[in-house]
Amino acid sequence: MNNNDQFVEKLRTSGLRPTKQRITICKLLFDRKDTFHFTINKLNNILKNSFNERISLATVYNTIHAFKNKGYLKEISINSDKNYFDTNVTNHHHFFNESTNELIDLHDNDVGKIKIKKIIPGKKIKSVEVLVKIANNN
Amino acid sequence: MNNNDQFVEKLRTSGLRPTKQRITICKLLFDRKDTFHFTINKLNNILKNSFNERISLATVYNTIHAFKNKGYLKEISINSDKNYFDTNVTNHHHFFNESTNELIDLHDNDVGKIKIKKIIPGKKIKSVEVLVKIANNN
DNA sequence: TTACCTGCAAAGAGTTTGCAGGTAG
DNA sequence: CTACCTGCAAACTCTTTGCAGGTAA
Repeated sequence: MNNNDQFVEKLRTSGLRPTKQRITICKLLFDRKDTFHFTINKLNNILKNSFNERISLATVYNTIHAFKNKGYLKEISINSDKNYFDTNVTNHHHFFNESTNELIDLHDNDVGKIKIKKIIPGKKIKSVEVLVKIANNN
Repeated sequence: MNNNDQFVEKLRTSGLRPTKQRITICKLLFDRKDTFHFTINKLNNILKNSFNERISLATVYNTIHAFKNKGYLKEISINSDKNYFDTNVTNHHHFFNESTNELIDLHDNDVGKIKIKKIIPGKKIKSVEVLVKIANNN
């Protein structure tokens, strides 16, 4: 299959063996147009429900961390009990919908330029990210 | 003591009994000029080391959550394994020093106005917060 | 054949809870 | 006296780890 080959290649070039489990997770995460936001728990549920193949939770954790270390995923912290991953690995901003616990990407042109006027001597800025919390009107 | 009376009053008016433990924690958190950023673990260590009185970890958790629910503390998520609390409960921005794992408040005039140009129908914006990650030059 | 990977179960870390005894009002 | 609070230990959740068997190259 064309797509599988793509993922086999992707894994191989980054030094990860293209196992069945990793290819399955690749397809789920990267074979889509839009960016995908997920928690490990959500991902594990999708894997359990949507595929015949069962992947152990330990392998899901291992794979997600391997992908994160290779730069295929970005980790996002919203609150203490929700640790999200994002298939969009660029620096970008987010809406967090407090009513549904869902993340939505904000693109650069959705947010005006952010000016940080304070400088800490001896430190440099690594990233500037905005989190906009939203909720239902009522 | 004048300060203690202040905290007794503060606790009482919010429906919390002014126990010895709560007053001790109040003094540690709120009897200072600058805002204070802490994790439960850090707070517990300070309590263990700096006071003769021992407060059980469960009580520290209970108290911090009670204070948060009463609006005396704000919770801030930086990454999966660091859950911070902040004595500055207003909406504001932060530096996070990745070299030392420390938070620094950014005041409104330290950050230019942030314009969110995207609207999600039926949702309203609850907060807009910027996290600026910094690290040592090298 | 060798190094790497998976899956299980156990271990860890951080947090919460049930309950008995203690304290504020 | 009553409701609330504390401290302990156990329980829980999420994540990581050790190890035996399996798979890729």
